[in-house]
Amino acid sequence: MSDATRPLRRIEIRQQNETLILQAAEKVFAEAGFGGATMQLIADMAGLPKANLHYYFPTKEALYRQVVQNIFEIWLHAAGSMDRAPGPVEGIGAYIDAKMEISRRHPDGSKVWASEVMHGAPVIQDYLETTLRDWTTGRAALIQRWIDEGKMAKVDPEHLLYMLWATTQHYADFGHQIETLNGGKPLTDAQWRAAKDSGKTMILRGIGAI
Amino acid sequence: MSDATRPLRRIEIRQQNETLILQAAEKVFAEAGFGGATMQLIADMAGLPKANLHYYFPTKEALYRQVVQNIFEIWLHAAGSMDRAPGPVEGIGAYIDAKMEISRRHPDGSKVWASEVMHGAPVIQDYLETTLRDWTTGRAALIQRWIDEGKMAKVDPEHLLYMLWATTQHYADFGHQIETLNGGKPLTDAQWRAAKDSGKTMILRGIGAI
DNA sequence: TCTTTTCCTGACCGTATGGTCAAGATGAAG
DNA sequence: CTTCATCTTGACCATACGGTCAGGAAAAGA
Repeated sequence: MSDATRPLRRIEIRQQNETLILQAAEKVFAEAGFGGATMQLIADMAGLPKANLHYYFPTKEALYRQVVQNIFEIWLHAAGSMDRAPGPVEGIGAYIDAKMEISRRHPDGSKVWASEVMHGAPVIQDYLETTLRDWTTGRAALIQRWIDEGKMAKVDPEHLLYMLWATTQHYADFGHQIETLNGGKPLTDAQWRAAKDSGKTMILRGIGAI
Repeated sequence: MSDATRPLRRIEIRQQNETLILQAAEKVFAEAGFGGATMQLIADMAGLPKANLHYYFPTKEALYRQVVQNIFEIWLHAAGSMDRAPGPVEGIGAYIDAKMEISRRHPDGSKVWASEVMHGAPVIQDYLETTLRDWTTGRAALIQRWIDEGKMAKVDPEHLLYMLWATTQHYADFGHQIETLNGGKPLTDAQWRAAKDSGKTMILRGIGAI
């Protein structure tokens, strides 16, 4: 008997359906916002009856919360690229690369995150105040160290971080605008490379690291 | 008889109520998104009965459309600061100043705009394809001229524009995140000045203009 | 095989929402 | 003062939404 026809085991069923629902939810929340998204739409996109969604996720908010948390995980993972770097050229360069890759691979996630923050972070305020704040403080200190070591110009570390976030996430959050200005076509591989290189060059030169 | 007690004239009534409604709508749309906003909430915030909103704006979408168009007007107005500048230092510097000022004075408008674009610009797609595209093409040409004249380094003009938009609008759209990282307090005058200066310095140095 | 636990889902419910309407209030015009 | 156009608003309506539930299907365990 092949794997395709073998009846699914309990754990597999659960995992498969949860993944299916979370993927559909991320897309719908990104396209319509929390208020505009409907459980019915998510259910249709996941190919499951609506009642089944409520079996795995008790409420719309619980589902949304899980989506946002997953995005934050990805975000945090990329954040590690800045460490273990001898200086700003490697560290910030790698961070820009990682964040641009996220913007390209997970544009929906980025939009959900942006939407959540824009609306006052009703769901992940505690993350902002703990994990994100700690991360920011740590990296600001790292940047300050690089400045003290003469590896880059004297800039305000926090505003540099904001610029990094803004510039990289813009390609996901405002992807539709960029696509429209690009003649209605998505950026090609070469254009993504150009975006990445442009950003890296301008920022690294802007902080006096090259 | 004082102005305060004088009965309002027709045109005044209309103008006053429309303004009241639009201001309330901008705030509610920014806080809750189009889908999450309710006419009742906007009405309460404007201090008018809900039915009165439908007298001035036939549908929720018509009201939303007007809000978005008003923002676009402000946006376009600031866009003029880049012209009539002899070079990138003055032109781009003034543009950053103008856009940062918008982020500070009209954060709600910026959020509504961001939300609209993030959701695929269902309402203002035509603006993107006409006015915005023309503006972008024109300014990209201007930047290219500055490059050709040796006034700045050779960078991709479009990606530079994206960086300008991203960096400046970030302070409005992600204002809540920034405020949280700032100890829960809004940026002070001095901090706004520092943000502006940091951004200008990094970008102008990044494009080799200083 | 028999029992137990987990999974599935059509039908249903209360509520909130966008929008309507008709009747009254108020300012403009003659 | 009278007439007309504009403005105001409580009450109402149809719909759509998040969420519930009971009863059946299917897998796990003994």
